[in-house]
Amino acid sequence: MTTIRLTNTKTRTKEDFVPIDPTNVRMYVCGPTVYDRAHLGNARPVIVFDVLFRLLRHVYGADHVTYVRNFTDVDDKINAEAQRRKGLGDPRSLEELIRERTEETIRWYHEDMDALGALRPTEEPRATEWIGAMITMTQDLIDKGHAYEKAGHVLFRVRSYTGYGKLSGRSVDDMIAGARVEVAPFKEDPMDFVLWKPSTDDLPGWDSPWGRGRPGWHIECSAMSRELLGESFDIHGGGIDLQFPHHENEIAQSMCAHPEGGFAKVWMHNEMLQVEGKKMSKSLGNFFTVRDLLDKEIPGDVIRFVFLSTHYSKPMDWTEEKAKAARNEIARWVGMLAIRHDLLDKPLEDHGLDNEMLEALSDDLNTSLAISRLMRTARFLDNSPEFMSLDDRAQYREECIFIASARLLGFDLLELAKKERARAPVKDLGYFELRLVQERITARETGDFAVLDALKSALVSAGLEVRMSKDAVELKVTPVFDPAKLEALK
RNA sequence: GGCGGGUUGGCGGAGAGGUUACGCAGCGGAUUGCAAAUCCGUGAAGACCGGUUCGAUUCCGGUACCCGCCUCCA
Repeated sequence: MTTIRLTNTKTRTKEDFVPIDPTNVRMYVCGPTVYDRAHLGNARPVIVFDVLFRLLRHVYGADHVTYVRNFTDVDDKINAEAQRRKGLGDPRSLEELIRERTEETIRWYHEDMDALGALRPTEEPRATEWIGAMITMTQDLIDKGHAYEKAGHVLFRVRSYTGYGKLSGRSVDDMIAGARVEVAPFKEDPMDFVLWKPSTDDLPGWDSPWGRGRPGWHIECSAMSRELLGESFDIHGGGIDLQFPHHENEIAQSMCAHPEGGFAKVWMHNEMLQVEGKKMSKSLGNFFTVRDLLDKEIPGDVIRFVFLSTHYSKPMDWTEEKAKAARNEIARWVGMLAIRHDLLDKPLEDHGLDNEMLEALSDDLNTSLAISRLMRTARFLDNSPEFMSLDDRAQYREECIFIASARLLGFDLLELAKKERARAPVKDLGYFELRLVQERITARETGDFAVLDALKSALVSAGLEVRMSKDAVELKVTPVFDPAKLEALK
């Protein structure tokens, strides 16, 4: 069996991954706060952990991996948006407006992440569906002396957990020296954070032993992971920005509530996204969503390709340049497969995976190296002498391996190739190919190539690629193909 | 101020203590009426300063610069 190695933020080393239970490998990843469209940075953990999900499914079996990613639908920003709509004169109740806002945001999120080729997690719990579990956990922490109630708030007593700060490599004293923590009068210690806070009448709230209120952000993930994955599970993932304080707080809550559980064994953090060398932010004017890119006709596969070209542990720079290069490479893969009808018209046979690619992926998700293996294979498949010297059966085998390997990275090349083929009016292309052959014969006889060249450039301007070799003529559809222009040439 | 990440050839981006990354661009060649595409080949690197070593871009220390987190902005 393939051994997966992962860099564990908790130990700061690359470790062999050994599941607690190989028949149920469990992973939790912090999901989005659903107040607006996902921006490009949100896509990075989604893609990174999607690849890990696929890899785990490949190694342990599709039915033996549980992947939980939450939706945070209790949040000030959601409330603010709902109140804004209310302020604009919407007659519906705040609850209805909030519900509408979160529903539509979750729908968008699914659309956008689907477009990136990300599999849906096994479970996508919403915070509002697990308030009871959060209240129970909060009460448990109070009972065990790790939390206290003050002024309608319940706060976690950070000093009561000696392991606090280990994940992010900070000491409590250092953080206080930083002196940027909010010092609320009801806190015993400046580092203490909120587990439960009171709600005003015009905000969503739930009844609790401490009055009507709502959960703090951190307790949501602790409670939901406990409910769906148990007190100990294999992998906890998220962006490096969440390492502190969110993940630190999750650990404190879960370890104090269930000391025997151990919580997540492996912690993984993806580095941040940048845009043209800068952090993406509204103030810099380089802020955009996944949907913005999709609308600009940058397909999800291209976005995925760019993301996977950089190892998850490094900052990744999104540039137009990279998107262009990714588009070309994928077009090459798809174009190469689209003309192999025998391949597209029957179910793919299982001939395994490219071992070098699998090895790269298993080595701490080296997607960059994995992609370069695929590129090398694509070159091999694309008319290289060694490939052409194989018999049909052997060629087919190699193609199956390539497609299956790309699929492990989340590229469905078969589907893309079918779409590509569907775009091409096969009969028309055959007709023009024949005409090119005939014109060339004529031109060679007369020595006048003007008519031939005119036809060729007309086809190019219709968005076709003209490939003429000594003994063959081939037309290929490019992304700018325009059927109307082709029709006009008849 | 504290903590973390980065710095590789023209560009993007990996691995490995000594032996080709890979891709794009460039250059040369094959093919072609020309071109495109494809194929074959090829030059080019390791921020800086020390240390360890027979040997470091790869390990250790320091410096510089860039980025992020510490503020419920992923």
